[in-house]
Amino acid sequence: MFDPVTPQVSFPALDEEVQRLWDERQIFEKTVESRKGGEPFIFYEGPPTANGMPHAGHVLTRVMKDVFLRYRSMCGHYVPRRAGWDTHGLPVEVEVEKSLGISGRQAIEEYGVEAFSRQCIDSVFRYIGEWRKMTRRIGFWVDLDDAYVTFHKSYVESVWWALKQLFEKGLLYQDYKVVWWWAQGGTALSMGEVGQGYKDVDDPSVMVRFPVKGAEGTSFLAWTTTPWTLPSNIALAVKEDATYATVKLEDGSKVVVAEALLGAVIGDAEHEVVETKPGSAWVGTEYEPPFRYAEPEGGPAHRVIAADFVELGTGSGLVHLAPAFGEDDFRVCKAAGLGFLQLVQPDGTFPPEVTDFAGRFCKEADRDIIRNLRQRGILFKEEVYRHQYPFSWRKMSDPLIQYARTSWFIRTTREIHRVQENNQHVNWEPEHIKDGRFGQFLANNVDWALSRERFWGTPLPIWINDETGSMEAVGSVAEILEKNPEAFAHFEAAKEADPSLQDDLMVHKPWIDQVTWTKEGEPGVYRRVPEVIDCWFDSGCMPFAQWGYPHQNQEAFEQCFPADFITEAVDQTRGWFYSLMTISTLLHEEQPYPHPFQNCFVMGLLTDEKGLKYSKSLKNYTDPLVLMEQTGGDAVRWALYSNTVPGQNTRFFEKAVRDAAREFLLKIWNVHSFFVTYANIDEWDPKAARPAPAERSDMDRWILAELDHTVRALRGELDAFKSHVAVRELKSFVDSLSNWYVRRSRARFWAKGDSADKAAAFATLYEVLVDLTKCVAPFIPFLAESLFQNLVVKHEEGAPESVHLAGFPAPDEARVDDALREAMAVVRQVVTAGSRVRNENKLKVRQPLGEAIVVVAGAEEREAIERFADAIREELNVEALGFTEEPAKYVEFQLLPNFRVLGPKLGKQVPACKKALAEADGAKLQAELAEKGAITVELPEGPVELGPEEIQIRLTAKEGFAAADEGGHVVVLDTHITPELERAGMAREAINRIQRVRKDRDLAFDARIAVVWSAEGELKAALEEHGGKIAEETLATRFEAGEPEGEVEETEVEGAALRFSLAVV
RNA sequence: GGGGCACUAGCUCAGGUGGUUAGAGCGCACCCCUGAUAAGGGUGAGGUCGCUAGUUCGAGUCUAGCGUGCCCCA
Repeated sequence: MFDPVTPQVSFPALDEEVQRLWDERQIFEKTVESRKGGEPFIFYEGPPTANGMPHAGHVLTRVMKDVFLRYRSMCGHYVPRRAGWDTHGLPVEVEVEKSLGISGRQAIEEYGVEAFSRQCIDSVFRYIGEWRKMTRRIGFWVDLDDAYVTFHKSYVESVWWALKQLFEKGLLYQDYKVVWWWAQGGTALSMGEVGQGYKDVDDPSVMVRFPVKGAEGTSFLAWTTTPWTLPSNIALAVKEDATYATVKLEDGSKVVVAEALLGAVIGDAEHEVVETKPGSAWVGTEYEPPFRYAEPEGGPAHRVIAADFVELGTGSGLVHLAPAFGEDDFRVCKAAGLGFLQLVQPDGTFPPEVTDFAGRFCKEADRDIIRNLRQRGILFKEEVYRHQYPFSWRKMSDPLIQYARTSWFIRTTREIHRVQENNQHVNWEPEHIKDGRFGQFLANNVDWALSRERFWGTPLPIWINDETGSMEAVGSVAEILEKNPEAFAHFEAAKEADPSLQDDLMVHKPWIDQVTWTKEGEPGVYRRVPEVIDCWFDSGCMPFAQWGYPHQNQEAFEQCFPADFITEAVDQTRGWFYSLMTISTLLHEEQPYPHPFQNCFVMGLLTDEKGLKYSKSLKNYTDPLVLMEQTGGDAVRWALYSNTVPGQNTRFFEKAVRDAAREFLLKIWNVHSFFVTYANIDEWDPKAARPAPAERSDMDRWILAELDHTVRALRGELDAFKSHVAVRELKSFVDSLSNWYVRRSRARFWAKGDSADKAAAFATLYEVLVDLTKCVAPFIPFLAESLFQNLVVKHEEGAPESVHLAGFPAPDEARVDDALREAMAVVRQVVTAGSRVRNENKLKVRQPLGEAIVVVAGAEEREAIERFADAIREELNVEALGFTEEPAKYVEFQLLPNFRVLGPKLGKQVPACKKALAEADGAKLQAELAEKGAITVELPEGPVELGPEEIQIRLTAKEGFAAADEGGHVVVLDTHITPELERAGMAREAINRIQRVRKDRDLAFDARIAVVWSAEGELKAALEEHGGKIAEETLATRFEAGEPEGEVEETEVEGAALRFSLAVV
């Protein structure tokens, strides 16, 4: 016996039950352990940060990982799965700052860096409970208990090792980088933070005379909106291909300005254009800067260069450049090999050497600087303009400034060609990522700005001798101890005082900053640089750092490198995908490409109903846990699989989850429920001998052939990481099973006795359900488990104790029957056409008709259709199924070229051929083709002989018949209703009325009844004639004419009164 | 400003390598079934495949330009 199954299933409750089973029997662990001998399938988990609540996007990444891992596991692969947590970075610090109500470097230092670091550790696990719950609830099997954590000492040491490699290869260097700087807070802000702080302000816009050297009385008119950067001027930029005019003004002085802006700059004032020349002609010209408080370092200065960003919309066409205070400025000045001058201190004030404005906050000095320029007569024009300018989101009165800071860089540009080569070997899904988004990103590579002037991150392991300036990089704590055994004495002491101080913190700020050493025979002390590193570098080190490699677990690393498979959303192209591949390429030079991952499945982003990205602040998503509680984990999973396409954004909302349950889960459940109901009634035993497939009916062999086809397709798609196509195969199969096989086979299951046909039906449906269960297990693991327990585990000794320990179904040659599949497809088309004829002619299915005539184009089709004549007759409720000898009576034959075949053969003659076929007598040609196997058509360039493969015949129903066509077949219905048919129809109506009462009275579906009825005329005749049939259909042991007694049902059939009584016997 | 991706039915989305009647689900309308039944099924209406050129015997599919949206980067 199978456990009884109610059609009213609660999927959330089912999930719970299955989860309990998995826990009790440690199924996940067993799915990994039991395949240890198998070929490994290596997966890397991209570590999330658990400092926020997970949303549906996170659920998507988890279920996508899961489906491929479960699938590979069922295919016999050894699939270890280690979780990971990303724990460093600015977002973590910002969260902590918010919760502490502090902000800025100074505030953190006052709060205490150690305490701050501890807060960060708490913060990154604040929502770990929710993450674990979500992970478990959605059925993502991953080892959370053995997760790697990026702040752990062993992890940090691995990252150090990597950095040391890069340092020794000469790939780590220091340079300036212009950042958005919050001077009062003493920190750089990320783009995300800068974006939060824009507001409209009025700023000065000035034009200043820069006297041209060697041309007395001539000045460049340069434009700037940041007068405070003028003391740090290095160059003026012109647009190379623009025309510049030298203009003589009323006072006799001459100025150089872009010709296109002449009107805007000079206005109506009297002037005379002395000469014009292109910007390129001015390049290299030297000038006198407005201020000369200090001399630039590192190169020449005060000359004209060309720059691509100079525009002729506003200003003068000459732009003042101060590389210390502008990213573009820095880039072009560096490219031109010019020097550098930074006359603003990190706190935003002018240094002492800027004597006129020393100590003043730079932006506030703008007005005084302008006054100074005016007094000296070099201010040409002053305006005020309103624009958006960023302020600190923490303190909206503090304006940010662009400010060059020294940073550490990885010279990725030197090795990027190798990364590009590596990329070419990766299998991306979707493929366009390779040369599109990712490839383009690599092509535009700039050196990786690695360092961050922050607190909570992997410390940059570079120590500099404070006297000699020599540098050393270290790759582990042990290396440090070799240099100075006492290096961590301060940490040990602190730990003694406070045992809660975890060892992981010894490699973090503030402790690591106290680590120093000296070297024999060398003056000075080695002190660490203050920076920590970009947390993307951390996660990119994960292939080896998760093992603490190379300091430990060398074997584990080697076995798990490279990964066969990773998957994250498209936003990781510039994040994790880049850091993984770049670091791996730089470090593992000997590795064959691709590494460290071979297949990368890139998901699109999930958006809300309006197409907007999920965001915490908009709250535009339902908590995924709520969805799962409502409809179940499998419904959420299936909704995600069936609605998302690799690389493509998807609007995702609650409705998709409900639809998933209804469209797919419930269909499977209903088939299961149907099977169990009748198997139990019949006491059908899965252990009993089953008929060989050859002895089963066509219907049985058809669904087995469909199953096999589905299995093959599924394997192919899943092997190629095409989950969205695999989903289609499954949907289509489940539809075939539920809407055709089961529907057409129902009567076989409730047939009396022990017929061979019934045995075949049970055997087939059972086998199909068992294999289907395995096929869907990677997608909807809970439901699959529940079915598998009931269908298999309960009955089969030695069966795997979980569907997830079973093997994924393999192709089965014995089940293959493509001819049968094609035949059934035609049969279903015939039924569709016939149904349409009934619908169009308002012939309800209850009214039997005499005959359906099928018109087919070939003999094979006729054979295919005849094979399932019974099914078609039942579906269409006709007494006979016929084929006409005079097709031309009912249909038009339209002959068309088979374009795919004839296109290459005929080329330009295709349209002529089409025309010739269309104009010819289709019926005649068709007959000729059937008879001779070929026809000849006359084309302008001569006659052409066409074989059957080169022609497609299209049948359409002629007007005036009850007929319809579908897929090239035409079905004609004989609509003449004889008195006999009318009576048969009445009998069907009577059955309908009685069944309705059975249902109204809620009778058990196998209850036997006695019916006494009363009617007159044709109806009476019909009931008498078909009494036996009616009794059979309604499970009536008595069906008699007479006077109804007791509760009398009064109804009508085709206008005639029908009264009957119904009693359970 | 640069790059990427998309634009197909009222809605959400599929549509290798070009092949002439463009599909599904939901929704809607009509109908059926009543022994999977607070389920199930059938049929239908609904589409200038964003726009404009081009390549081709043939373009939703290839090319170019344009428009709109989203993402990433400046």
